[in-house]
Amino acid sequence: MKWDALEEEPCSLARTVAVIGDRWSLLILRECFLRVRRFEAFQASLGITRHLLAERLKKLVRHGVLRRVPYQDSPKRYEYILTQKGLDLYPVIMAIVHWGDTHMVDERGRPLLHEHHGCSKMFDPVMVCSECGEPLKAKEVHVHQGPGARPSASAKARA
Amino acid sequence: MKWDALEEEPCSLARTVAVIGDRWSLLILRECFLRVRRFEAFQASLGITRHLLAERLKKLVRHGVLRRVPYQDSPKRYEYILTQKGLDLYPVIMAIVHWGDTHMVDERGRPLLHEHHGCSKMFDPVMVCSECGEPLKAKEVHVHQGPGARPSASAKARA
DNA sequence: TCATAAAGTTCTGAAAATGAACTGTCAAAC
DNA sequence: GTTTGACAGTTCATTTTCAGAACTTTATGA
Repeated sequence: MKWDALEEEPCSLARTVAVIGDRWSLLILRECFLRVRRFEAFQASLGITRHLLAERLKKLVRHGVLRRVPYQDSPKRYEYILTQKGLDLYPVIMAIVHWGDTHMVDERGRPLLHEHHGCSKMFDPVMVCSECGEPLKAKEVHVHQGPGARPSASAKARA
Repeated sequence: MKWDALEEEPCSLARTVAVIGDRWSLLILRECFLRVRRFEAFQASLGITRHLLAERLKKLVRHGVLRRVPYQDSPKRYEYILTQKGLDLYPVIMAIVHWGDTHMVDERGRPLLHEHHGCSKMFDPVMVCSECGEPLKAKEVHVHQGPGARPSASAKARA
């Protein structure tokens, strides 16, 4: 499969993965949410090669996840800021972090704790149903075809 | 950076990314949550090369995300089932799908809809604070060092 | 005039992914 | 009793991507 083809698939996971589904992109986004904005700062904190960093930043800008904003003239310099589309990735990042906190910590415990302004407590992120507010479990969810579905493989086989 | 080093980093995101942070792993997990279990079925629905599929399945088993379970003798055949650790990835998958539903759909709309058994409504997943139940926003969360934190780069520079 | 900084770009060798064919074990069909 | 086919992989040559290091450009300050 060519990876550009992922964007065309009738699957919201595949399309998202086309944008952020590689290791460096996710690590770059982590830094963005920790308020890193500049090329040198990304490079120093991640140890990514400058070549790949430049490429990934371009790609995230192209997809509207980051915006490239000048912060000085002469010489012209830019920093990278999360757009609303990028900020909307927060649940993805937090879900990943929470799984790591649950299943991947060593004996010393969590590297980071999260405090919620609203209630000023340390919290975990919980994924709930928008309609009833109950925590979601995989086994309690049914999947239906939506308007953007394409004929399934089995339907194709029948045709 | 060597990718094995990611597992050692004092960062729950990096450690999770070391396990599921590549495109094929995420797509394989999507299929798992859609109840695909067998080698040939993964291969047919994803179009992944058999070589990579074998490798990724091994890796997910090694990390305890999937279990390799025999479903017949003679010839011995195995299928791949989500462990509890794997089922716990559901919020990650749903967060990714929801971002795609929000930002990556074409004019025809969502490929899939999700129905919650509990309330039998079509829903969106929402990430809330475990303590107060409010939806989480990136700007309303403060990060603190936890017990598993390691000296920051700036602390290292001072030393 | 030289050193330093930021934000990249260029180049070469190493690692990983792709594509296609091949292997081994067994059951069922001919 | 030989052949066919299903399943779950493995092997190998080719292509693509990544890593590591050096280099470029624009400008400031010593």
